[in-house]
Amino acid sequence: MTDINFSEYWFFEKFDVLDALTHEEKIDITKMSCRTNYAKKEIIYKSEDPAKRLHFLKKGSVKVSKYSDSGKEMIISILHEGDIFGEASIIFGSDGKYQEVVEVMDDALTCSLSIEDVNRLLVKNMDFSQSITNLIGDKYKKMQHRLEALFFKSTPNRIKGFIKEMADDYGHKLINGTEIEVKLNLKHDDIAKLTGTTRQTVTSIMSDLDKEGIISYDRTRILIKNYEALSQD
Amino acid sequence: MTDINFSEYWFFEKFDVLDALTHEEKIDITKMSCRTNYAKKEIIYKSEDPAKRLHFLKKGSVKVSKYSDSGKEMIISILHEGDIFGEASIIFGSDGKYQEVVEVMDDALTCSLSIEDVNRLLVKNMDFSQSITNLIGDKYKKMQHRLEALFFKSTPNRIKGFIKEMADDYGHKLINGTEIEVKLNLKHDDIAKLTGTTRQTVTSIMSDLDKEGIISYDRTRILIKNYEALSQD
DNA sequence: ATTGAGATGTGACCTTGGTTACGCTCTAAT
DNA sequence: ATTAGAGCGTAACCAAGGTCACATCTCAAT
Repeated sequence: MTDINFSEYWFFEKFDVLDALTHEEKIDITKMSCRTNYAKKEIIYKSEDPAKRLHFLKKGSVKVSKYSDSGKEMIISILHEGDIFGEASIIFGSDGKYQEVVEVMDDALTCSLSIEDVNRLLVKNMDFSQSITNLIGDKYKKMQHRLEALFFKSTPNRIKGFIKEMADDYGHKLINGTEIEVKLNLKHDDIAKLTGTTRQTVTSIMSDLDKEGIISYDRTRILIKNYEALSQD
Repeated sequence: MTDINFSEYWFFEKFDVLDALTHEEKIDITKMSCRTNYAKKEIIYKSEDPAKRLHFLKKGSVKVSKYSDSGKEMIISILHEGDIFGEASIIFGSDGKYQEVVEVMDDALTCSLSIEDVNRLLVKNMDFSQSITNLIGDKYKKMQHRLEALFFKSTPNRIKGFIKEMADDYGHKLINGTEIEVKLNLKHDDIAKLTGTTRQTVTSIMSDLDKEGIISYDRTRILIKNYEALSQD
């Protein structure tokens, strides 16, 4: 019993979608789930892999990307503790492929559930089903947002918008109250692959923003000195 | 009884997602559904409208778009008989907005179901639920595809790719067996808004493709003379 | 401390494709 | 049949931003 409670705690603390499960279901999936450790740079799955499992990122961070035929990389998202990936397994049916590559950025620990197990839960528990639908809705919304950015905005504005989003999602106010610090382990090259531009352009636009007094930064963090100025005109 | 069968036929013939429903459910939703006629250029809903209904396009065609703050239009998709729209109502929960504008292109007839009714069905019928998940998966996939095109491909290649897709989706082989005809009621401006470029660029690239003998076209149709040449390098 | 690889800074150059501009063509309405 | 307006064709021009090139900086490994 203590054992079960321990496992339960361990698996569920970080994943809101799992809140909808009953006590029994939680015990079940703790048993069914499969834990894996990955080292930096390891590939968790590739585009063509059959999408057979839903993955829960318990620790570390991963990069979800797509590659063009010519090898150019587009980063879809960077995920952290508490994020879920591999939703293709739910969306694209049992014979689908993941359609994306997931690579570990910081040593990661994941749990994963087979799509069969997930489907069993979806059928039994409507609240869980609703949670999963919301999860997919969120991913959908984010992708739409990326598409709009690429369609409507200039390169500098996409970068500004990206920095602003980072501030919103991961930033914390410094003691002085006006500055926001974002610690991100992203190279300029990563930002380029996230915003649809090149490494050089990211560097030069960020240095422009620095000169304008809007941000300052080094390899480990961005300091937003004028949040409002990041709004794109 | 004949009456019910008639209604049933009328509502369901074109929508595969509804195949999963039981006889009783079909009778139910026939009663619950709400039919509407729209004339060309009418707006069915706008971005900020609360997403309260799922729409079934029985006749005509509609254009799903987003607009930037500055008024620039991005066309998400052109829908025809048998297509479904307003899936935001399912995905984004009951307090969500549609996030897109739907405008009638050819006089349209739609049926729509309230999201409450849809949810009732989703809970009761897992096969239907699966169908809806697949529907959302398809929209998701299409959007990913658009994002990739914009991220990876040059403007000419996006247009080539677009024409190829049109050929795949709506084209029919001519008697000679080698040429594919696509009748599309799209202006060059529409194609531009679908592929992320401008009216002039579409015109000039299509005229290039004509000169190269790959396609020929007029205001009403595109004739693909060399399908293979539409593959983007 | 030294070295080497990865990451960033910066500028010159050049291509893509958007912008502006204007003439032509088709179609629908009078 | 005439005309107005929407849609298409084409070309000159120009700016944004990608490409190429190279210098500098940082840090981890020896």
